[in-house]
Amino acid sequence: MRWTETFITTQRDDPQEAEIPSHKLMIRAGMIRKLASGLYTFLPLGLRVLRKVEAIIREEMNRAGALEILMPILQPRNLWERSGRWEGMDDIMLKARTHQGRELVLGPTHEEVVTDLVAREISSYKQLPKNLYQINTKFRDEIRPRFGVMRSREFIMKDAYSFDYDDASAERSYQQMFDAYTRIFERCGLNAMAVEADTGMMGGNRSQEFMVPAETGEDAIVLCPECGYAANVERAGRKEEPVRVTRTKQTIEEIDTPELRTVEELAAFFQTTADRFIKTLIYTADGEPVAILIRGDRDVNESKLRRFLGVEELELADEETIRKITGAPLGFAGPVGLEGVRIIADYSVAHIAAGITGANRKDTHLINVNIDRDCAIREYHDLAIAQEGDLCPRCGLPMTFRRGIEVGHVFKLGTKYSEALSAMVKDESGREKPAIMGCYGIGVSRTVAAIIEQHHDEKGIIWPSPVAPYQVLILAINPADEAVSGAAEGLYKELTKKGMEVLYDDRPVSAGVKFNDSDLIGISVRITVGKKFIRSGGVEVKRRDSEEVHSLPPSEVTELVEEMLSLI
RNA sequence: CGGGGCGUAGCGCAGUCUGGUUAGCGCGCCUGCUUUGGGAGCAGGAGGUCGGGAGUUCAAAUCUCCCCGCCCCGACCA
Repeated sequence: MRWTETFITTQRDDPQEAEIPSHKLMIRAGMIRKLASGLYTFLPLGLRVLRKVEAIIREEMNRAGALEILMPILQPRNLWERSGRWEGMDDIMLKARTHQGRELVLGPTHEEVVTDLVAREISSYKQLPKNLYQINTKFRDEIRPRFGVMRSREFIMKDAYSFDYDDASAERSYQQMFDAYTRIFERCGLNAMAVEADTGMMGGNRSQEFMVPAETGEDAIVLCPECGYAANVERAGRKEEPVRVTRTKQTIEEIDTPELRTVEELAAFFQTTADRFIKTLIYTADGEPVAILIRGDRDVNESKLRRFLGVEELELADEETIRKITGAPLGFAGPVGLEGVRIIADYSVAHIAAGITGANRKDTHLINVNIDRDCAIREYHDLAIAQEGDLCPRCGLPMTFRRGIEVGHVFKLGTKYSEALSAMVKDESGREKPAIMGCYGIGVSRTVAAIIEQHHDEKGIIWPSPVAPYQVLILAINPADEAVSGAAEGLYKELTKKGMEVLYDDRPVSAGVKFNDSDLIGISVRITVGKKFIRSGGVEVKRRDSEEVHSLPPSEVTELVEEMLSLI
């Protein structure tokens, strides 16, 4: 492709709206343009990369035995009512309505559609296992779209769904997808890692996310450098620290704390630190109130709590409920004498000696509280968000934190959807059983952004060759000079004939502009034809990821470029 | 939804506090000439309902009110 015949508009300045490198570079390199918040057009250069990633995904999915299909984006409301997610996913679903008033959902995901399909078409265990996938646009009404295509309202996703008849087979399907994902991200040049994850709205038994470590990632990953335990912070467990505490012998005292509600305010008032406080939070779990005790310097991990309680709906109780349970307004709840509500304590409170806590009376707190002496706590559990230095739940050594970008997520769904949507198969004995499902997603457009996050420098993108929009860039310094353009044209034709994807920068602009654009769009191999060629007959070949320049006659270029591309 | 910021030419910005000729700068764009190894030079040129509406005023990019859009943090979320 000649630069003058394609549509690559680069920008010199960072766009004002972009914050992270991939977003800035995708705009500057002319890969994407914004239509509105969270909505982007892919321009030719960006689309080429997207297609490369898709091609890798297709190859690996097909190799793993998955079958490509294409499902509708618009889905009937009825299907979502049957799965029970019409309510639960209400806030992220974009909806449409036909002239007749029929309600449709712009698919945020496709479990319902694919399970319904399988329910209709498959009836015997002999037809299983099956794994169906598609690469399609998904719609999610994100509360806050951000970072360009990293989190947008409309995005390209590869989603696969496996159906098996027994646990062993389901486990194999899961493992096959896990392995395929590992290969896909590797081929995209990504250093990705699998971490334990929360199943969230998808439900199911177990899930793992594929994370690309990046400072700009939206997720926090907890890692154990010793045993390799890795988990999303939403999921991460922790081992309790064995701490010896000295109980106070002093008795509980009531202290006036007018209008002091938060731990910070109280810590300042008592001139002490947050870890002396027993924080008492009242939640409503599927309509039932529950009191959670946690040390003042810790936060409740609501995913853990939801999982522990086995409930769907979990939110902090409203003021009225708090008043009813504690007899006090918001900010003065405490475990001493608290009755008529289930109390669950995070392990962190077990160590507090002479603690401070709410007195269940307005403007009053208690001091000298010994949790074992003064409160009747029957349930202790790990309910806290993991923090730097917490101990690994597997090996007990301190864990570290990293940030990451979630590019893929694999789930063991069990029979949640197959039961709801009657995807039943007969086993050998003729009995009907729900199919065992797994689902597997890759954010394709997000993967493109993640690749840039991991592969760029101050000048621009540095594509791994398998996903580069073109493999080779030919840069003619002064194409008006016939010797230069002749040699460049010759190379362009020769390399193209060899099957390489070549972009030929034939623009009549100054050398600096071309060099800078070349670095910006990040094509793996650059061939420069300029006055050195006129002088000495040599052209220059350089990899984007290296400073080394090879000078050689045009006749030797093809071989060197082929060799280089095989290495990048 | 709460907090903060922004909206002036395609892009990046100044001007707004303290109202006052014809709204500026850099880059980009168009024409011509000269240039061509890391964002060229000279000359000429085009391009703006200053996000929108209402108001105050002799006078509004600038002050007031309402609305819209965009970005960041939080809440939330694959």
